[in-house]
Amino acid sequence: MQDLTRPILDRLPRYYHYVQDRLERHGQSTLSSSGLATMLGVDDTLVRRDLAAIGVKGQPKIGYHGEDVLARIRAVLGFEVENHAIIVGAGRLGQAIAAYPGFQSYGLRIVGAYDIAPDRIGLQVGEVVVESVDALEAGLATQHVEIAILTVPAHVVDALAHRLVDAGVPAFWNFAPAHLDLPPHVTVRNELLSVGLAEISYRLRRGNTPPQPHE
Amino acid sequence: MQDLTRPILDRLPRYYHYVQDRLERHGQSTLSSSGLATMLGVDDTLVRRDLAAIGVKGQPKIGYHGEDVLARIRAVLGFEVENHAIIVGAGRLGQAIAAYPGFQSYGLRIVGAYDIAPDRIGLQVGEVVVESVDALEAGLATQHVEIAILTVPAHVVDALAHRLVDAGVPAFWNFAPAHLDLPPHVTVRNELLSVGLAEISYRLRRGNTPPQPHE
DNA sequence: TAGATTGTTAATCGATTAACAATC
DNA sequence: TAGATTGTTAATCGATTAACAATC
Repeated sequence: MQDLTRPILDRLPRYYHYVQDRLERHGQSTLSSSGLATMLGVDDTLVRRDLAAIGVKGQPKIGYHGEDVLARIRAVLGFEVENHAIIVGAGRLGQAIAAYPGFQSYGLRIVGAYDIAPDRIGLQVGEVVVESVDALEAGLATQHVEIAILTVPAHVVDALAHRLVDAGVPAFWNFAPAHLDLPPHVTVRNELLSVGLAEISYRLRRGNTPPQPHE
Repeated sequence: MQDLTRPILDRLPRYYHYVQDRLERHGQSTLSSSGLATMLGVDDTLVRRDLAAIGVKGQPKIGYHGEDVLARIRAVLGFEVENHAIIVGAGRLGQAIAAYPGFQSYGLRIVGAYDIAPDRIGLQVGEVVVESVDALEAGLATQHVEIAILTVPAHVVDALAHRLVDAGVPAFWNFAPAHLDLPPHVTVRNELLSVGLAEISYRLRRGNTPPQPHE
């Protein structure tokens, strides 16, 4: 299969949630591309193209089997493979992400949590106990960790991330309000929640010109 | 000024954080487009184009004044105008968002919090006290609310959002793992954190082909 | 003046959509 | 057979980049 580009990677989880909902809550086992499309506000050709790209086959006159769609999305996105992650910065956001519904079933397994504040050390977060950041390297030496989820203040995230790169962590999910720029061999996703606020704030003032594709 | 498209709305907050950091932590008052570009992993022409689009003027041989850039981004995104928001679902994620660094200075003001769980009602979240969702309509009648931040379970978000639309809320920031589809006159941003996990999970398995633009 | 940088027009590239063929 | 839907090729559109002019 061809490498998937950003736009399609952005849509696949949206399809996934929608199909899951139709299947579980409405008992609808087959779906049409146009149904999916109108719900998500995209063109139905795009849906068919996306599904073809990940190897889902539909049936003319019937549509797509929901189970097929879910299975292929899970396979393509790697949800069947378990990824070990640590939370660095065990505040409310870190805890919320650790507990976000569905993440466990997407292969995310939190195997550690670290914080610098003495009053947070020892706290139970999900299945793990918060340790001191001083113990970071020692912890990483005993455990395979694929993803570091960074929920620390912006001014410490850069130094911290480089420390984790040195310790061999291959992927970073950064929620600090700062752009994290790391060597090309590591994977970084800068989540930056303020992007969402910026878009809403902008549209509110402009009378909501929504990003309806090509209209 | 022309309407800004999604891609540029996505980059502006990134520029903003970076410039703020250079200004405050490194005392660097002017910046070059190429400096910004390499840091954020985009082309320097794109940076100049973006800054021109929001009306920032640079000086040949000097670069851009950081303060100008910040001021224009704030003005364009509407950060100078206060937006009143309520949090619906006062769990960890809701609380974390209410307290996210910088949001206050971006014009976001949390004026209410609601939850259905009796043991959360009465809790202090930031400056507000959590009320029962039963009091939602009554609360909205006494207070101007522009944004509803939804941090509720996926299976209740749709009904809840329609209730809020009926009560006149014009914008929604949805963090529930479900796509929210509302009438065209309201602004919706579906945050869907699983998109981030999906991208990281995918890249980890494919040896990290990063989204370096056009390479 | 030479050099560094911004500003802008034209070219390219990639993503989306339109049109239509294929299938059940 | 007619109709509904998927699948795919070609056209379009928009975003990015390359090339270069302008400026200090």
